[in-house]
Amino acid sequence: MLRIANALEAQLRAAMQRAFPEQAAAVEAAGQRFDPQLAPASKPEFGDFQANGALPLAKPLGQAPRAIAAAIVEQLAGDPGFAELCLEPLIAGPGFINLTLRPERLASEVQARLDDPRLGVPEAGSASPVVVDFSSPNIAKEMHVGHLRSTIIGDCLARVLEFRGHGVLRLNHVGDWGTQFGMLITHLKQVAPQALDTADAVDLGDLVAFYRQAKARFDDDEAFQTTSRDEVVRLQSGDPVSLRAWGLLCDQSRREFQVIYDRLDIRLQERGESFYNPYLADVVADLDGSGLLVTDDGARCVFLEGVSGKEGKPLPVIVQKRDGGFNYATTDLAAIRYRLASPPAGDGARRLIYVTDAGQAAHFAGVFQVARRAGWVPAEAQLEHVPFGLVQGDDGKKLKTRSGDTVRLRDLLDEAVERAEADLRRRLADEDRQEEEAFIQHVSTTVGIAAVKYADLSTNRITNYQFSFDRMLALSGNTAPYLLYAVVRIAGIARKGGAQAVEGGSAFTAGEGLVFSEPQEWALIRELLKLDAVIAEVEEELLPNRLCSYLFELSQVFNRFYDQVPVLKADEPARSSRLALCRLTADTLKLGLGLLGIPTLERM
RNA sequence: GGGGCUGUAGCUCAGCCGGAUAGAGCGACGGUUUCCUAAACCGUAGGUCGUGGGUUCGAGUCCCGCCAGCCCCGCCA
Repeated sequence: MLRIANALEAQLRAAMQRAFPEQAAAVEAAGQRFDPQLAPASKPEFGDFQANGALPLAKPLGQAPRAIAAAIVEQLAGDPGFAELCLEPLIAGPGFINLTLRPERLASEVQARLDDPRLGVPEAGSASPVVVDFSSPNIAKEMHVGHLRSTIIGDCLARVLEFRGHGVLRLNHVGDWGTQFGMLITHLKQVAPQALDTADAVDLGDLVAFYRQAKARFDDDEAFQTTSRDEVVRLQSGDPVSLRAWGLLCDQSRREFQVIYDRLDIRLQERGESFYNPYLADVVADLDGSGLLVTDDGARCVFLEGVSGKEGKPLPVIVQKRDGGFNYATTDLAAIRYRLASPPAGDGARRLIYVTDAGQAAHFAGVFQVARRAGWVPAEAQLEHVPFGLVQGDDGKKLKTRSGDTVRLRDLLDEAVERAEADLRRRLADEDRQEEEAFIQHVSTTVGIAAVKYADLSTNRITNYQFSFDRMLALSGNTAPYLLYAVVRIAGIARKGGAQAVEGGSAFTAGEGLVFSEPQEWALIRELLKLDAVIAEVEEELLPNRLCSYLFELSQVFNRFYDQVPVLKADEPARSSRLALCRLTADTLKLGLGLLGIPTLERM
């Protein structure tokens, strides 16, 4: 309904200008325009939209706000375009103008969406790609809860942007470079040298253990620290032995990551920190050339403007360590430069989205500032850190296993699927239903993974997120199972609705004259038509929970409709019209859930 | 010490550019099944929006102070 909203806004503004020409001239002289303050109606009884623009005019015009509203409404009455869209406007409260769309307009909007694979969401062709940087686990470690949110949120944002027609580079900025590697290789040389020249000589679990040992040694053994740092320098300067060892470790981890990504149906292009190695020296040279670089205590850094640390001293971003090595800030700067640079020397992107935890906010603010001051960021480019909060357990503390370890992602997904399966089997037994084993596995997997994803996406990402299997797998409430069930109900109607195939939605005929009468039908229609605005909002604000809320509300409205209005037993033309609504609801839920990375089911 | 985020119903959370009587879900309590999957639906109860000021026609939302929790603050990422 974005198109209608835009039309209404223009009509309202024109009406305001006609009603108050002198004030309009003054406003325009100041380089501004009247703002009708058009918004969706805050309650259904107020209609479809409300315009609040009369209220702020009360003071400058010296008139009562309701009188101003009345004058605007009077002008609207003379606009045939408006009359075509809306019923008679109503003035309410202190001076709100409530607008209700003509039922036939709503019906024709529904009609238009029935044959539209994009369901009314416009395609924004964009010249330059958007980078979504997400997931980013570390080589030689297993993926754990810490990677959950970035992976799921990043994938969802990428899907939304792709659907909107943007070219999206889904980049996995894996930790495959840096001090940690020096540590690990040094340690392996001493305790398990075979791991450094033979593929899969040790399994990943062992590698993780070695990593832990290496980290422990690094933390309290100065000699080991020095050797490790030397090893990093060797690696970064291309020593063949180090490189081979590094390559083997990466391959092994990569295969392991892929298992998780396959389970989650997530597509990613790996471009780890090592990719930027050839560009690091240039970054430092470039910063030096633009006079931003300062050597402080042996380290080369850029001091930030407007950010002071201890004792009021400006905070530095260190780009080259005292030992000559580069660090993550250097890599991130190189990445920004590369992503913004024109092809073939770069990606030519104009929007960079970083999905990482909120703890890195200061780091990204610093790095973004340096990139801007270095002149690498074109005026129209957007650099966005998309932060998210911690995953917490029921106790409100960082999620851990009972023994206090970090929770591995594969274990977490396993448990979700196992619980979904146990639930399903219990229900089958209760209902005396018989199902194939393959059906049980498919439903359990789909529901379990969907529950994990949806629970994460449905809360505002900025706040910490309290992880709970019981809540996410609940069959009612704002959960994946509830939404999946709504789709299943519609699929049930389609199955019983006749011999028509379900594929392509052809079970329901689009029909010419849609006829609606029940309030539940109108409520469903109004909800269905909000999709385009919701997608636009997610694209702009990068908040997947807005899409979740919408899908949940749509499911609720549908369930009310389903409960209170017969579909298959209705007489024509209501039957076809209701079938059309069912089809559009199913398509909308499938599309929306698809954008969340969640596949739907026909039966469950 | 400096900076950031958070604080809304018993619990988990929404709340869009400042807009009408602050909304969901769960849990609690009460109801609904001859009918397309009841994994549903309907209803009731439940609030000093952390706190004190300020801005204005209007503040959960913006500004300032304070309190509480979490996170970050030079050579880890």
